[in-house]
Amino acid sequence: MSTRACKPERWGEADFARDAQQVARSLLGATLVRVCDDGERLAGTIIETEAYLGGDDLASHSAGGRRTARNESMFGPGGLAYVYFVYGMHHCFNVVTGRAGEGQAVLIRALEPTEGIDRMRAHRGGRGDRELCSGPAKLCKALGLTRQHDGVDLRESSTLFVVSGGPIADEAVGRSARIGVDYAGGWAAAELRFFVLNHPHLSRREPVSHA
DNA sequence: ATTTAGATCCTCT
DNA sequence: GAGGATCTAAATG
Repeated sequence: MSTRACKPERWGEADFARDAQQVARSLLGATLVRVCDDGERLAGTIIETEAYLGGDDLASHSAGGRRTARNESMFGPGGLAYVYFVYGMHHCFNVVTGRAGEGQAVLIRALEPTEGIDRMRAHRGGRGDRELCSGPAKLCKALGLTRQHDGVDLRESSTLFVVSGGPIADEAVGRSARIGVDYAGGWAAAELRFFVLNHPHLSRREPVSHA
């Protein structure tokens, strides 16, 4: 409580326009806010992200610049939401980054719930706090994010946006390969996953490291 | 604690 | 027709 590094400010144009890797790192410590139809605020601190590059990143839905109805918003300007549906039952939330046409985005993989926890718990079948948002599909369920939110402009929307927080020091940040992209050839090993070290709400417990 | 399989359906080839 | 940027419950050591 002694340190309040920067006053909370809404993320705008310039923040989202950076490349996916910078945004993925900078989002750690920021807050994702979703305002429900009845006005209740659901929010959490972002603690785990993954950068998906444009161009030839084979792990990315935008690989090879192939635009489809599904990934169209990924080719929009930085600041749009990209929400997709997978495995016949799950949604995942991304923040589009860079400039229009590049196809870069950052997947939000885990949050530490901070507001509207009771509502989140209801959405998640009454699970414990560490199970609410500790995974990309879990947090979508907890916040009520669906395909309906695909393409929403986080720079202007009053119901879905990002507020600055942190910052998280470099010493507290870990990196690893992205999860679940083994099919992506050489890109599977790229360390494009960013997370807050030793955080209890991560999607996976990190291995105990020792000197 | 770790591993395995099943759920389930939209999207693209 | 095939295959997911996943999660959960159930089985197993």
